[in-house]
Amino acid sequence: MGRWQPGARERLEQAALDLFLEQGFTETTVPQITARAGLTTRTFFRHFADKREVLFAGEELVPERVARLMAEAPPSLGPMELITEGLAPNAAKIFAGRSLDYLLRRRAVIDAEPALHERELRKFALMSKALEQGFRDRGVDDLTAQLAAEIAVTTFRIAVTRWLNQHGDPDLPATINQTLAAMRHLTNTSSA
Amino acid sequence: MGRWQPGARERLEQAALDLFLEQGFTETTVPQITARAGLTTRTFFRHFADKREVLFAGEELVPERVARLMAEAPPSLGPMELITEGLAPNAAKIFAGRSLDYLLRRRAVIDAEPALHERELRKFALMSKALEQGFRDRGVDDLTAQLAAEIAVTTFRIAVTRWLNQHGDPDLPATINQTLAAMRHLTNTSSA
DNA sequence: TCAGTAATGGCACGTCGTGTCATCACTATG
DNA sequence: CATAGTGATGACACGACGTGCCATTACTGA
Repeated sequence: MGRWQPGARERLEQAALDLFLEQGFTETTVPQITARAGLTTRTFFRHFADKREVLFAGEELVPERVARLMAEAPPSLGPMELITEGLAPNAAKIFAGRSLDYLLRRRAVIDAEPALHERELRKFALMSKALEQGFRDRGVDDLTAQLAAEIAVTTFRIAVTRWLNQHGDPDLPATINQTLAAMRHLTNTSSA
Repeated sequence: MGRWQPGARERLEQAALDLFLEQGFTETTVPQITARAGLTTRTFFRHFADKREVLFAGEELVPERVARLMAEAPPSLGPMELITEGLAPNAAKIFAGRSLDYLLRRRAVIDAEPALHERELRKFALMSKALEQGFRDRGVDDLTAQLAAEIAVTTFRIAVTRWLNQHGDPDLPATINQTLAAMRHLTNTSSA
């Protein structure tokens, strides 16, 4: 691998996040980001497919990690059991290497820009697809696999939001288990 | 209101959908759409915020309709009861005036273009926000309101997908109730 | 020393989306 | 019938986004 100044990708991510916080996502141009990172515009688009993607780098390898974790789980576990037992202890791995401060700053930027929220929803959708395939590989029927995947991702997403809103006060696994408990309570209330 | 050739918005929607099917979303330019509709490029962006929005017009008034329906429901119903009893009979109203053929063609275009999938996810997120507020207005606590809203939207989304995949064979309310039954069965399986 | 590879720089280009002003069609009022 | 007002459209310029293409630079291995 060739080397100029190492860490071009990381410099671009840092410069972009800072500028987005300083002056907003729309008001920040790609040339501004690359200038701060000491690179050129063309290089930015070699590292990230588009301007939004600079905040979601590395998430493309989440699906395979999800698939591996699900394949390693005991085959006896049903889909809801797998979520209850596996979600909390493994969820934090997604944010490995990302500080709470970084996550909070990133959250502020995404919440301020609908276009970034769109991209985030797509990332969750990809995660859901990976979970769905994992459930199917465990012998779960299509509809149940899809529902279980959506429930897992929804629980994860809501728990992360609440966790960040509380500045990480109860840790993420605890928040996930609280959210799961509320989900069980809600869906177990009798109907009509 | 001034009038030239009436139905400019509808002509643009029709021309856009046709062109997206013929040559793809990315390959279709806005000038091509407006030329087929007998208008100019600038006029397109007066009717739709961006190129994607031409496939999602009119959905911005869904939230208020959702809020009204939820306010009219008996206050005694809990959130899960409201979903079970209210989702199926009211869900079809969202597609009022849209033929099954239109929905299928629209589905094909969206499925072929990730950028359009992103926009669709955002629309569902807005629907979820409206449902969440509706639950809170009925006295439901924040977390439960959020979970119930997500469950309702997820069920609706999965049911619509299945319904369209079967070319509308069982009608939408029946498909929704089947999906809801599967959801209840999944979440009621004991854990650990 | 020289060839090969990988990341970057530089440039042209099409498309998107917006700001601005002029123009056209219709309406209301006298 | 005349005239002013209103709302939709046309026309143009412009900045930003994102891509294709080729040259250049730095590192690697023979």
